[in-house]
Amino acid sequence: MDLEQAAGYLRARGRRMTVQRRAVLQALAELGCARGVGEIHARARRLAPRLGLVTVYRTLDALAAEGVVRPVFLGDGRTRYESAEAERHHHHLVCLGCGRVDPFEGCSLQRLDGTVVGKGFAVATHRLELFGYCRDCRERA
Amino acid sequence: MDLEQAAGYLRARGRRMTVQRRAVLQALAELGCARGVGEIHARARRLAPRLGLVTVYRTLDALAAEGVVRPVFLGDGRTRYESAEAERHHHHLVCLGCGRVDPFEGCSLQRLDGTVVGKGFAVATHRLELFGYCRDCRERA
DNA sequence: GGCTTATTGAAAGTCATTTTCGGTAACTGC
DNA sequence: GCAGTTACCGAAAATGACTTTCAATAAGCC
Repeated sequence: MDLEQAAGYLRARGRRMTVQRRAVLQALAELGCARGVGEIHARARRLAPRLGLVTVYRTLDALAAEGVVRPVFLGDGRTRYESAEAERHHHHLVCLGCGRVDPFEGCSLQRLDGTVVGKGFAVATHRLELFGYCRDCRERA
Repeated sequence: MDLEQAAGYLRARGRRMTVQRRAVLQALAELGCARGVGEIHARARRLAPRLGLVTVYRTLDALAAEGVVRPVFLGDGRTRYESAEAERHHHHLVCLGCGRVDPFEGCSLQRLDGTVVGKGFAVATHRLELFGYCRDCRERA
């Protein structure tokens, strides 16, 4: 999703496209998947040096509400975000050695979304993360 | 896993079985899957009224390290726990309407654990949660 | 029963995230 | 273009889950 498209999504709901939001979107596009708020803030500051951390939080929240970005939870108490982009449905490979996060696209669970499982539970979406060790960490051991 | 078994796990590592830990384990056994620390604390206090919240945190942490309990992360910034019990491998159905959490046992991803996927990533374990609406919430709508 | 030391409870401290509030700048209507 | 409305911004303070500190206590070992 490019900036103009994102701006359209926002304006359609009475929201505004500001230099700060542009900077955050640009940072997300450059950084790749599942990045922490601090990292996004640091990167976005290249484009908007006075950008405050609070604004990054608010911006990511607003963009997530519009479906422009997606939050990722890995269980360490920090929320990461990634562009909701044209990218395909994917999950994450989380290295327990170095903390690195890479996308993983072989998900066989999409077929569950939209179906009813168990005792009448209608699945809307799912979250899956794979934990293990990346090649580098294994070679290093 | 019963109390004696859990006590054995602890003693084998130089740890001790205290009334507080007994209370926490009992609370977990009574409560079912994926319960918050506050809820566990409240329940355990029935058996040990002076039990402090801090001790519950520490106890759950220690028991998780011994594999007696398992942490569950649902992305709301709170850690839940459940007994690691003889229970089978399962995941969770999280209702977006009422917040209720139920176990879900139809997981086809166990075959991934222990294999190598993508660019040399060795999968150790995985985490999966399904989000949607339970029967009650759907009937209510 | 006495000893060693893991464990406990209360208070204080972290850290990610949210709220508050006075000031600023996008969009709207002219 | 220009003014007005109000969404948005930044900084400081607040929140909430969780952790650390430290003196007192009690498991497990003899």
